[in-house]
Amino acid sequence: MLAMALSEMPRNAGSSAAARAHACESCTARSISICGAIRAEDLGRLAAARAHQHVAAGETFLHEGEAATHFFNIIDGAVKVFKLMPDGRRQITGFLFAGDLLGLAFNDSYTYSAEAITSVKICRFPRRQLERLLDEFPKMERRLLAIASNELAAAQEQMMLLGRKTAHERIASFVLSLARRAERFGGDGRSVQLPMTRTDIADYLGITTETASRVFTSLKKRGYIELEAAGRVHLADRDTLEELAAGFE
Amino acid sequence: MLAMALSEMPRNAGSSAAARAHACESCTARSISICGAIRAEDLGRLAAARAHQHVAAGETFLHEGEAATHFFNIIDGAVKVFKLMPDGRRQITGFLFAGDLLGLAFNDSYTYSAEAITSVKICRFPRRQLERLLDEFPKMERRLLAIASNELAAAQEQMMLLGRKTAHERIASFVLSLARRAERFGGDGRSVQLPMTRTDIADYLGITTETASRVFTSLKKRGYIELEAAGRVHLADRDTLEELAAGFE
DNA sequence: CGACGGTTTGAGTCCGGTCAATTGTCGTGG
DNA sequence: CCACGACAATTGACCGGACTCAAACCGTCG
Repeated sequence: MLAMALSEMPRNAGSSAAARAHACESCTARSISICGAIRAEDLGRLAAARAHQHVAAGETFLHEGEAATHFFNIIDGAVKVFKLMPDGRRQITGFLFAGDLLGLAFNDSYTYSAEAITSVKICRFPRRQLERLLDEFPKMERRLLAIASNELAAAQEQMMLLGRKTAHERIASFVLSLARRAERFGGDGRSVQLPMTRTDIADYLGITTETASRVFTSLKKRGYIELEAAGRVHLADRDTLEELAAGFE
Repeated sequence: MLAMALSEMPRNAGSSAAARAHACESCTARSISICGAIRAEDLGRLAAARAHQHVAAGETFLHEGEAATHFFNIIDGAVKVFKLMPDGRRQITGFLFAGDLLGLAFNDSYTYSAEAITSVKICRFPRRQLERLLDEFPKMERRLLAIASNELAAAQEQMMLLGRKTAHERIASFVLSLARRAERFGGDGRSVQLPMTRTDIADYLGITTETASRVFTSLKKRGYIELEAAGRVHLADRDTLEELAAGFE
């Protein structure tokens, strides 16, 4: 089961394909991530089958256990992917943003749920369509494999975080990973937008809301970050944050 | 970066390819996992490039950060894959056994290290060879994609464990996952072999050696498991273990 | 303005970590 | 065969970082 941040791709992987023009004009430029791997005129079949969809903030549009009939391309907004335990404990396994793929599974049913954080625009494709497409365009398959490979490396990094890092190191790692992502999309990396709540962040980092909040204040008091309005975080001392995140005590 | 337990594959995925005879006769039957995806006569090229290798227990044969020049097929023995922090904290991201693939990366360098737990027999291939092969045999690529997809689902399950489960739930989940694996290879699922140390188990589950040990004794006292000789664990009350692992309190 | 959801802060608790000592296991060699 | 050493596992006493429970605070929106 793949729920992947296409944007996590390094620049070198599949860049030639991504650089090519694409025909998915009604999706934003970011959907080049999926469309770039196949030729424009061949995209017709996929385009014909796709359906655009709006999801309101807070709505769960993909449920763990349900039949995996479609896969999605996030066009705009922020999404959280999570798993639940019977007593309500939640682990968020990833945040997805514009350009990311979701639900690309080779299982019969989804192994996680997905909920819109902000209002979200998504592009939905039937899974069967994708499989037929993969047969015809091996380039796309190679690209997906590279993406999955990168996702797996990111997952292992997250295991390191969840298994061994302190609360301070987790928050520092989290803020920095968002900063790096922003940089790849032209941001200056000096400040980050946090569209998700403290509870979401906590459930992603394996801590509680209270601890997340306390650590943010602690990092602010130490002068590493500044908490601006509307969920923006300014990285005042990025070098120290990097050291903290990496575990240099 | 892929380090994957091929044996984690569900029966349905790529079964037709796996069922076919293969030419990798000097690797054990389990290496069918990788060889099964391409035709026997076409395997010659890979076979010519491969090199068998013996690794002694305790030896680290793959180092995080080194150039990713090869990928490996574990033929026999047990391997741990891990990441280290500067101060020595360790997170084991997976245990690999006979038939599993390792080091299938699309990055320039490995993002983790691998150490032999027992004496290990591995089959080493140059990465370039693989990439050429993928071009010619899309079936193999599809198979790898399915494998990666499954690995990703397993990684998310592990995130749930590391982020939200109690020590008891972690140990129960761990023992059960090994039991399920043993069942897939013809075991009766009533008892499991643990080739790794308590410290390895702890570093895999995000706890300490002492806690791992305490929980094992606790589960024994409750009558859920029995600790036999030579690292064997008997699952005395599997149903309760399943409930514990899933988080029904 | 008041209601509501999210955030912050405080006080007290506890699970799992730390430190330390003991016991068990196994291979080696006298 | 047993003594020895090295390492793994267990057990105990204590500690502390993160959790729990609870209250106050804040921004937004009807």
